[in-house]
Amino acid sequence: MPATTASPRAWRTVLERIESDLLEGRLRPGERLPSERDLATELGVGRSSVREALRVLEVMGLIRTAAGSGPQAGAIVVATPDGGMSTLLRLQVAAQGFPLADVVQTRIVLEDAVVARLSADADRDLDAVHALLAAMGADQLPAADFLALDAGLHYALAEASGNTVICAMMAGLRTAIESYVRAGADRIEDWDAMATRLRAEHHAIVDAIEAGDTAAARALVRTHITDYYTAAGLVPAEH
Amino acid sequence: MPATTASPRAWRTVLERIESDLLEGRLRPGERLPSERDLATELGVGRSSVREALRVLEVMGLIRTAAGSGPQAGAIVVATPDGGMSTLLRLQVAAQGFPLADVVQTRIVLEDAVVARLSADADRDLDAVHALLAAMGADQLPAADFLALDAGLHYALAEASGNTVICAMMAGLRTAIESYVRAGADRIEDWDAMATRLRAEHHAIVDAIEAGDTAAARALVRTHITDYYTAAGLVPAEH
DNA sequence: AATATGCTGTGGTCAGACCACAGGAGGACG
DNA sequence: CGTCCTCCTGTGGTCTGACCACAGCATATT
Repeated sequence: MPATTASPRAWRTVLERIESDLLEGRLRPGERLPSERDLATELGVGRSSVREALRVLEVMGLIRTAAGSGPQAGAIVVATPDGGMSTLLRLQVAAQGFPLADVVQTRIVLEDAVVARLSADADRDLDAVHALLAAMGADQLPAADFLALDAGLHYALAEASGNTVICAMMAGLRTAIESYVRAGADRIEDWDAMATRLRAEHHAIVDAIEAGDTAAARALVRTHITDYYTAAGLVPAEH
Repeated sequence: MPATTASPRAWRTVLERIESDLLEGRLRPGERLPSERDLATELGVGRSSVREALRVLEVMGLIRTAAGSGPQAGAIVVATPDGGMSTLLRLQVAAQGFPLADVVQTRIVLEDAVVARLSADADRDLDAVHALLAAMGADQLPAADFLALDAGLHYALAEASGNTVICAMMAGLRTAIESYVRAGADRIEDWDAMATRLRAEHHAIVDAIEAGDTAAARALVRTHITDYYTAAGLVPAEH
């Protein structure tokens, strides 16, 4: 008798209800969801089923939960796509649903589009990019720190392109292969030389973007990524 | 007491455990997870916490659960990225985390890459694409059916490109805006004319791919998508 | 007026209890 | 001996009730 139609899954009922509330505008970003207990009684399901649905929404980056009282407590709608995308891609890579090569290739596709768009857009704002370029110029930077800044740089480029979806996907793809990238850095014999080369390539890419040279920017970013992953032994050899 | 380090989240413990099992190869696709009760006792958490973690994995498309007994029962690792990506993108769009325009633009970027790759690849296999093209040639096809076949066609192209990540993302992007696309179809005055035009564009794209004309294929797919979304009133007007 | 106190409601977690289901083990029967 | 049937077991799915820690608010106290 709990089944409304043909779905014996109580938690799915909750998920669909919240999704429809979101879709119809009854629930907007920043607003609070009803308490778990209220949702349970209102939907005629147990509190545990409500919690399972909320957990999914939390991991997907749709809500933020906090205990206690007051306006900041409870489940609040916050659309933060990055976290959810990162978790999904990371897990899929771990479960071998996504081959590493496909992830790298997709990253190239997206970053290619990012630099193409940026180089064609006169109103671009690359302040964050330049700041990261400067930070990466520091000497004696440990590989881990360099890689973190590198991730930030590529993310900043995506952010500058203004497309939130591409931005989230880039962040997710990066996170998904983060552990492999770190391991790959250890395989590189002369890290200082690699760092110097990466710095130069970064500058060349940004220069090409600011010069409006789309073709050059695309080609540079392509080899930049491909060469590094090949050197790190993450991808056998491009077709 | 239950906190091992500094994490008061029991369900996250479960999630991390399974992810590490996946990463270390202790858990491979097709294999079964321990039963919920076993996992609970083994990790020292309650069964409900285990269930919350499993629910997340299920929605993300990592596991498939089935009650009963035998080798097919329980939670089995199945890396099916499409479902998880679709759910994530759909929810993010619903929660206004992803503007519709960004979704459409990202779809163009990915599909652009797909046709570019296909047109450059001599070993492409477009049998599924041709089958869908033929199916879409039927007369008096309702708009809903036509759109379903259209989705299948674009997905088949992505599939032919061989990149599972792009494939999953394409499917997810499509699902995310599916309801809007359906609503947009109603806004088109002369649907038959639109269908005829879409059919012609599809054939032109496939022809360009098979002719190895990358530039033409890219341009065609770009206008194909842009024009339709503009006609359906989903995107105001490309920059 | 400023501070201290307890109350209330929140999410977080656990334990236990059912249910429906699918498969296997064993016996009953031909 | 082979076939069928029944019961038993273990699974996920769900609900209920019970605690806990926490944050804010109202109240009492100073």
